[in-house]
Amino acid sequence: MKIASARTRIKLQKKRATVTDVAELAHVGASTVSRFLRGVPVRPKVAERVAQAVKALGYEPDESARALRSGRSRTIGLVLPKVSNAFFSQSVQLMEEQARQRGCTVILLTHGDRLAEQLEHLATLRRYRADGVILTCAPGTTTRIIRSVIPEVPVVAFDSYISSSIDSVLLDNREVARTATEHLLGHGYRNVVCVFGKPETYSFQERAAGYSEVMSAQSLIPRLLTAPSYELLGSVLQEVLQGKDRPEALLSLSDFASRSILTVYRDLGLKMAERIPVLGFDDFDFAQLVDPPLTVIRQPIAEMVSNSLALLFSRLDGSAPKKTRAISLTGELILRRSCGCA
Amino acid sequence: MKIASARTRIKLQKKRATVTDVAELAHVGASTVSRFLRGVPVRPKVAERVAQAVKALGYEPDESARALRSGRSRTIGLVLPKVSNAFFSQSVQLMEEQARQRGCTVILLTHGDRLAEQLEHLATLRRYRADGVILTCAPGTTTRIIRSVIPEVPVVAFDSYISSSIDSVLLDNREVARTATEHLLGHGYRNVVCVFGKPETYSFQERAAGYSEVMSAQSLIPRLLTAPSYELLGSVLQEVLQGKDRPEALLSLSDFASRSILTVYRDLGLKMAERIPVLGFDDFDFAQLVDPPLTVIRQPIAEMVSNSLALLFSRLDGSAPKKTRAISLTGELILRRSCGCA
DNA sequence: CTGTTAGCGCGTTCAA
DNA sequence: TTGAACGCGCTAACAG
Repeated sequence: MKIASARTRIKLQKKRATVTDVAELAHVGASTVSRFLRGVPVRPKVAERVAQAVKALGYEPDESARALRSGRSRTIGLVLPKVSNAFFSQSVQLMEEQARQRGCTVILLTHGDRLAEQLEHLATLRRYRADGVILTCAPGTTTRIIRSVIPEVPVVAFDSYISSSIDSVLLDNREVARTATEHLLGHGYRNVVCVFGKPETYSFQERAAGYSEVMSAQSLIPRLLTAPSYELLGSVLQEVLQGKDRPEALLSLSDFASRSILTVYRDLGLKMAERIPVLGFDDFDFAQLVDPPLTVIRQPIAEMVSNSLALLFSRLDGSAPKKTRAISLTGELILRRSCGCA
Repeated sequence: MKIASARTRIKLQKKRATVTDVAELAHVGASTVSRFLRGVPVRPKVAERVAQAVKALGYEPDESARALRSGRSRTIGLVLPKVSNAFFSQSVQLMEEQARQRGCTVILLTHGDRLAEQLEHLATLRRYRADGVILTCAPGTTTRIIRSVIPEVPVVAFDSYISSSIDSVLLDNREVARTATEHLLGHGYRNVVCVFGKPETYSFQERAAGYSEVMSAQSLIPRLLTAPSYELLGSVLQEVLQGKDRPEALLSLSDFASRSILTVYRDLGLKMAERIPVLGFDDFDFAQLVDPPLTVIRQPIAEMVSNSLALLFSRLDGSAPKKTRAISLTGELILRRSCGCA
């Protein structure tokens, strides 16, 4: 029975081949097969026999068994609020490609900025023995919360900041918001209003802070326009635009907010000339096709992603310095017409 | 040593708790813990003890071990060309949420329309023992190819069609393209050109076929404008728009193509009045904010996703009829100004 | 460089 | 209903 199993299985196609089957067919020990598959040197002759047996049986190693035995699942968790916007969908795409290049597959989990769901996800990743986690965290996240769920798994905060004891990669939000604000002020606008959704979001808070700093430094009063949802932001915006203290320019902190602004312009039937100048964050596909073409801060998404994974993997293979790192990358101001340029 | 292990582990935090630890602490057998966790009836008193022990130890079942033992990983694979466009990013988002609702996590893999990479991904999913696969396939995919890599895993083709022996869910591409074309002809345009990228893509072929049918039926000559890349499509388009046989209207088969068209309009400096009417596929975020607001076919993404998962899970729990199914859902024509309406 | 042994954590037999 | 024993497929630790 046992000796025949390898061949029997091929014919019956009942079960998947195992290392043992391969070992039998190649007349070697199971661990030799294992070694060969993991790239540990084996004698050339043996290697070839094993390779043939693998092909003959259509053998694929079982990652569950591997993970169980070795403790590493070759999997990383990607935990985000959502994927359906320009920034995150690009991030996800790049994360997946680069993780794969490093031999890991991605488990994707979205939490919609709900802390409880995020915790569920972290627990899920622990169950799946994820080797590491890239996390864009929900408001309210703390190191303690994370560590109580996944004590031993390396975590890198992406586009968010948790504490000095967790690695993070983000846009240099405050600084780039200062640049953006200064650019608007440079056009001569003084009544500049800062528009964004989700006031609890870390990145928005930082950007708003940068904006406020510059405004205050110029003895101008910062005005923050925020709402928790798309529709609400729209109606608040509409009021402000129709009110008496009409802004001279708008600083939009996300593609989301930019969309609200443009929607209001359209709903109000504003002609090009009547549209208040805008400078926005995120250089999404259609930023240059809307009216007027949007001047934006472009985030260095590819760099953010590769830095995040480099950081994470340096933890995984233990090559990292013990000190946690907070990498902040600078954005690029893409000048188009909406801010009043040319 | 053994008896003390449960408590020792809590203090040392060296290792994760296992069923055995929980069993010891609750003074029951390991299999009772296993049963409790999977919802198999247990005596109430015992249940409570186990529940407390689980909480006290911060126990989470190990999915690798579960998968190894039971053969089911509670994981599904999502294999797509990319995630960074409106259609796919929304699809991914919904897939993840709904898969999670059904107790599965999602392994995300992108192939960029490269057949070889797609095959790698299917092999990867087999290694991870994925319970099922949602696949938007690369050009050239056949049932045989798929089955040679993952013989025993249920596959549902999403937004693509492989053969009558693999379940699929798609837009009623041909029919909805007919509707779109007829709408344009209804405006009186006769020289209608169909624009799209990636001519090998199944959906585009179907849409183009629907377009061609309607054109031919009206004794009009179908004109297909295609290119493998964004830039190329743009330059081809530019030539055609400046040529002598200028189209009277454009049928764009994807958000991608729509973007090319609008970019060319902009690059050519065309005023609103000079812009050739367009009807496009995909109702992306900014479709109503560009100039002119885009008339589009909106795909029923949510329905497509829920149907795909329903189909897949019916295979998983064996409740499905043996016959494969091809579910085709109809799109919605969203009238805006770009087609010449109002 | 190789084969043998043991056990990762769980679910599934079987008896009781 | 419960517990003990076994083994899923693999790799780490040994001995050769």
